[in-house]
Amino acid sequence: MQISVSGNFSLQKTLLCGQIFRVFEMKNGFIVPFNRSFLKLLQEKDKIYCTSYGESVSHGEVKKFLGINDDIDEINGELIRKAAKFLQIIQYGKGLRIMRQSPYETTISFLFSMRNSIPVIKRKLNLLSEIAGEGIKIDGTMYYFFPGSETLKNLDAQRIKKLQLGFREKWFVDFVQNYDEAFFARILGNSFEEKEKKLLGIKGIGGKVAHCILLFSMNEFSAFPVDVWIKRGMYELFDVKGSSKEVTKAGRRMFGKYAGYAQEYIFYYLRNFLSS
DNA sequence: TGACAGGAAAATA
DNA sequence: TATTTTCCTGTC
Repeated sequence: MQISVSGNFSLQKTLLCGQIFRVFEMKNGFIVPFNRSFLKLLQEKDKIYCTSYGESVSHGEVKKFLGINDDIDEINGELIRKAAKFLQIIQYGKGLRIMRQSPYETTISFLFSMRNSIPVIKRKLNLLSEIAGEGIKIDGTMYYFFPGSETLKNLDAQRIKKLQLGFREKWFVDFVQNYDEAFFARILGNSFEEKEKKLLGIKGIGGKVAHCILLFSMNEFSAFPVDVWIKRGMYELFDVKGSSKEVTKAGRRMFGKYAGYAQEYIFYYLRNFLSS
């Protein structure tokens, strides 16, 4: 399958800007899980070459998954109108898009993420997929689908222990026992505040993680997750300081309906050009 | 080898 | 209500 994109889409930035954990970097291109399939993706200029393995995936689904349909000129224009500084910030992150991931998987991913580094989170998510999920062989290597709620509900304690989640384990167990994909499908149509409230009701999920889930998997582009990097960025770039909650509020107020994109641009800018 | 990492909950004040 | 402490593991 071949997808045409504008000159201002970057597969690399989209997949590596920190929003998705389970990305396998290959010599040329990437392998990324999507539902019950894996996508092998490669970008050459304004073309994305996509091969799917497992259940068939449509052209439209891939575009939606990668955020290719987003009107990026409108988004960038809006951010620059809100704060002229984005003219500069966007230059660095130019081409990244917010993906549309599965809320169920995203929630578990960010439950694992707290006080953990990206390599560790990746390893634990891959291990979970491996011990619980089914896999498929691509070019001689096994890749495992992320397990669904039916599988995770029945995961025995011994296997869960193998994940070595530490203090996160009780929250993971509580989550898989009490929530499933249908829960997210039910609240998808709710207001931002309603969804945020429902997510905060899940044990182990606070403001930062709730906003990550809203932004990366629930079509809420005004979500504004604040971690230590964003806190630093908001202070250095916009002179905003305060608690995470306060910075989230300030970011949403300052950047409006695309605050989530603003957050990703700031994050990308910081991680790549101000890291010291 | 001890501090600390892309948080949240419980305890304390 | 605001601040501090604790939580398990991996990494350097």
